[in-house]
Amino acid sequence: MRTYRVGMRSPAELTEAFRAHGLKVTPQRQLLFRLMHGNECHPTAEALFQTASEQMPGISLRTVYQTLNDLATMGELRSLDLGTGAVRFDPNIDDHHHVVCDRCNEIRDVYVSGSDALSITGLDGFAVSNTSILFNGLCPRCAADSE
Amino acid sequence: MRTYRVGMRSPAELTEAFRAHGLKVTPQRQLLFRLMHGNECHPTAEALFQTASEQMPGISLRTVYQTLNDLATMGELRSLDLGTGAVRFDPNIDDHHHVVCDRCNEIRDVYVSGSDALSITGLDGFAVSNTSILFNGLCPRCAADSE
DNA sequence: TGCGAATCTGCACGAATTGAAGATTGGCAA
DNA sequence: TTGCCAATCTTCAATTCGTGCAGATTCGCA
Repeated sequence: MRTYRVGMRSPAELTEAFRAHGLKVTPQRQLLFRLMHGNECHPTAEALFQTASEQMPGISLRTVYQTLNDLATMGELRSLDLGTGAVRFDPNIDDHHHVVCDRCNEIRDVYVSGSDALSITGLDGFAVSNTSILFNGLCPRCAADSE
Repeated sequence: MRTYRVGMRSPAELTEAFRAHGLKVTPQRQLLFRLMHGNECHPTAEALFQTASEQMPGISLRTVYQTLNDLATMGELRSLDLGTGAVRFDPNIDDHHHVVCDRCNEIRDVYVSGSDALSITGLDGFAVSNTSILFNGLCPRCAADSE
């Protein structure tokens, strides 16, 4: 069985959404819409900048950060701090978690259910709005390499 | 049978341990042993540097980082990236997790049991060595303030 | 088509952390 | 107790990640 995924909206839908909010739709933004749509690599802003630069030489890193942050603020994608140094961006906005390879930093989405059955102490008085579970270890390839 | 430790060892024990490993015991290190022992504030290196400077003017931030990293490598304390900008250090090396206040960055230890009953998909092939659960929200004080 | 606000680029800056080099010192050996 | 030397400390520069700012550019409505 495969889990249904809720992802960032399509470039066309985002174009509409931006215009509807009075935001302009620039070639830079459209490119980033396309690069992030369905992207499962959990790229950093820097990585996206590299890719974007191939298709649009001259695009600035600043614009990549700006656009990604805007999309995150709008709830179209999630920004993740997985302890790999730089923030990563995930168009999968479904409720899920992550596993990170400590050697090569590969990241995969992880789905966890049954967390409501956890017994938790120490949250006294805190109003918890978000819970994130991070798995660390070695990806299949790195695990094989280190044998 | 194995003895379970829930905290970093005492300054005296660490002094012995360092000497036993051929490491020198300097006044700077002893001060940091003391400042971290039983410390439940989850301080950053910078915060410890401030406190340490009061008792030992002239101690360098570099030494604070160095010593904390050494202790973490030795397993005497844990370094935590909780998404607050700077790494935090926790002398509690028991198996536990954390809750962070998104407003004031207060951090508390959280104990979670029953995680073996979780149903997890997506870890295919990964050799997971660590699982961390991070709760975000508002601490009691900040929650009250924002009413 | 033109205008004005939004956006983009380029650069400087700030925070966190580490690297490197020279000065200092802990701790063993004599 | 003294002296040596590797380990450690301090200082300072460099790096990485991200944001603030200012001036040039451009989207999109009138």
